[in-house]
Amino acid sequence: MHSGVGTSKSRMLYLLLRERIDSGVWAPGARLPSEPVLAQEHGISRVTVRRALDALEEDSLIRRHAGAGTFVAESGKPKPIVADFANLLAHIVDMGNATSVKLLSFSYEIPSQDVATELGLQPAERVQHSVRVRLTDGQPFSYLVTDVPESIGVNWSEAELAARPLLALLERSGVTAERATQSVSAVLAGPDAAAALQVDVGSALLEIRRTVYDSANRGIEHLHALYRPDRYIFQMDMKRTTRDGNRRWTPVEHPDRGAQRSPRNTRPHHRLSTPSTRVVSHD
Amino acid sequence: MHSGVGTSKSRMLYLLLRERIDSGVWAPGARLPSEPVLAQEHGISRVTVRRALDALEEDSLIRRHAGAGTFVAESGKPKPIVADFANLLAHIVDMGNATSVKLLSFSYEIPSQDVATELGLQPAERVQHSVRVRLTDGQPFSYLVTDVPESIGVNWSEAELAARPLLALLERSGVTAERATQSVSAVLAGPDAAAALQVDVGSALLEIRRTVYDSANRGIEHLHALYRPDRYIFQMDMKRTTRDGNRRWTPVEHPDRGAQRSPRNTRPHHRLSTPSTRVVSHD
DNA sequence: GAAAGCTGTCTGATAAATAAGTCAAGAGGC
DNA sequence: GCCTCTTGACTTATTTATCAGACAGCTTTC
Repeated sequence: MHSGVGTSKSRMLYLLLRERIDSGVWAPGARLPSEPVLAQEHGISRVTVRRALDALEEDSLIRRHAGAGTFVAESGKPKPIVADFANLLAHIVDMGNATSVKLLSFSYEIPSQDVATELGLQPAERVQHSVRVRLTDGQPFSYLVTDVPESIGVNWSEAELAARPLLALLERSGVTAERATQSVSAVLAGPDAAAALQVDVGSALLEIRRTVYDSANRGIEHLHALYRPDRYIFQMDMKRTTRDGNRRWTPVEHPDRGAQRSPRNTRPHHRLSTPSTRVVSHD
Repeated sequence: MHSGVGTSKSRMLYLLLRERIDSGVWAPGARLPSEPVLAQEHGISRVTVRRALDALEEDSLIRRHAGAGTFVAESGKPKPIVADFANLLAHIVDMGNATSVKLLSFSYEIPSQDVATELGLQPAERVQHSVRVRLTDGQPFSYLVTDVPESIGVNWSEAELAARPLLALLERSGVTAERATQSVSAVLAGPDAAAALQVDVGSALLEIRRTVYDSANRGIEHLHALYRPDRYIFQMDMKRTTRDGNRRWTPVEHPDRGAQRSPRNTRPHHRLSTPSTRVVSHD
């Protein structure tokens, strides 16, 4: 699991420098090594270095001044939304930020074998398959692919799916979500997700796969979600507790629960007191 | 946030096809479109298509038979470890799998500004900075960068850090981890992490940033961890509960708690009954 | 003001990726 | 057997990435 038609040198340097910048190794305002130095350090030519820097500049991660040097941009980047993981079915802010949904695809079809197994469907049973993008202030941040058994999905229309959260539609249809299991991973953006999320193909995306079951333990929804990590971050707070004699960690909810904007870039750990916000349950 | 010195066409196709394979769109055993068809579909030449297929074949994701066609490999890939997110400080199996640690770096230095802020350090206060790789059966799956305030870190040696979990060393030193806050994201592998985890630069990695605080609310550890998503997956089970009048989701622990091997590839949702396993707390 | 170092912008040469096409050999349907 | 479609292995041309320089203009330092 490690080939993959190699990445170009300029892109590799771009990735390396970007990591150093937004991981805080190079603080905002700091000066980068000069182009000749970078070239020599990595054994590449200056033209290639400049290609990488061009890309960083286009991302407004750096600022270049002829004669002076290249510097890490002061902030520029908008802060990502922080969603509490404990509340899990991720909550979105509406702290003045309008979140909207765009429905990209809607159809009834035979699910992939994995989804069928996950939902516990009959061999030829079909699902309502939909692809949606969620945006905040017009900026896409999540790419949601959902599969719902046809028998349940028929209870709402295409338009309703675009307007209301899926969970609300489910409950309105008489089924009650009782438990869910989900896994978190990371994937590279494919062409469709990249286009929908307005990122490059090959960008890193946070991936969540979730299956929701009703009280009769039947699968009622399967979600495959991809999130832009620069706009959306999952967070959990844990407390050390003692149970059954041994100490362990248990998740706690935020004091100011629900989602919020992070104070610092990709490191939204310390909390700032926020007035209570209205949260809505989404996928 | 969407430039980045573009990815080559062959790599783009490689990523696209790989996504379709391990997302289950193309089931194992299924036949891929022929090389000429793929070339025309994506508007690229057949040579380029073959480059992508070469890479997939090297990953043993596909099998090619001259005259017959190209097929999705039956399984090949080892299953990833599944770690329960609710138990959070991730637990590792020892279901016959030996997990070991390799210490790559160990030093005392001035932390990055982000880490200093996170830990609440004095301006010039130093930290014990370490980089470790965790392996199971000799296969690396996590890349751990930890920072501990120097005053605490002096309580153990380099050798001890390589041998025992950091949390155990912390508690032995008299400090008690009381609460932690962590965020989950996704990043592209940089050169160092890529080398340590034996993946390509530019692969997708699951990223966790965690700060642990003691009972006096002082930061005692900062962790920056990168996980190979093909070998390690985080999982959470949720239950719908009613509290304060409204229904919400709360995390539950697994019936057979602790980590385990997943039955199916990257979709480890349905559980298989496992005999109780011994788990150790790690970073 | 002079010097040193930096970015910006060129040049010309080389290496790699890609395109377009040909031909051979295996597999499967008829 | 025969036809068709497939992968495998070539060739040649074009485009793109990369290299190794050179030079001008700007900024900072001394």
